[in-house]
Amino acid sequence: MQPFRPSELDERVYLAVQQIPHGQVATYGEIATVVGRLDAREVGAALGGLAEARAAEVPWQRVVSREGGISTRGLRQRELLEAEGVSFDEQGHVRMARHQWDGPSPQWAAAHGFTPLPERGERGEQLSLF
DNA sequence: CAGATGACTCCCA
DNA sequence: CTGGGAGCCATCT
Repeated sequence: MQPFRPSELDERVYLAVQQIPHGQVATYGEIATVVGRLDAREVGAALGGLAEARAAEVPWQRVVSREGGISTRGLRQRELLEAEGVSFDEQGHVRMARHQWDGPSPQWAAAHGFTPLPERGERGEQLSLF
């Protein structure tokens, strides 16, 4: 095996992930779009190679699959998320309607050369959904 | 350069 | 909901 050297692109992924607010989650696809020039799978690979030490500064647990699915390797991702207030449904998926991130602020994105997320229709967050 | 791979996503049955 | 298959893009063999 090899030590895994984070590439420039991986570093960009980590930077984007660090923008996800506490208590919210983003999908692999969202991160890929924000960073640009890579797809969801590469985001997964970047996080997969995250070293223990590094994991402390990069909130990898806030990145989930499009359906809100988590952990593929018995990592205690759910535990970490619940600790910051993220709720799950009966199926073990994150309640995306409540916690999905809206992407970086346009100012931050512009300042760092990232791409803000396209309009995601009004997710009014009326928390009313039963 | 070709082939395999993966913490993904989308579509159809 | 489950399962299979194609598409995707950077890396590694």
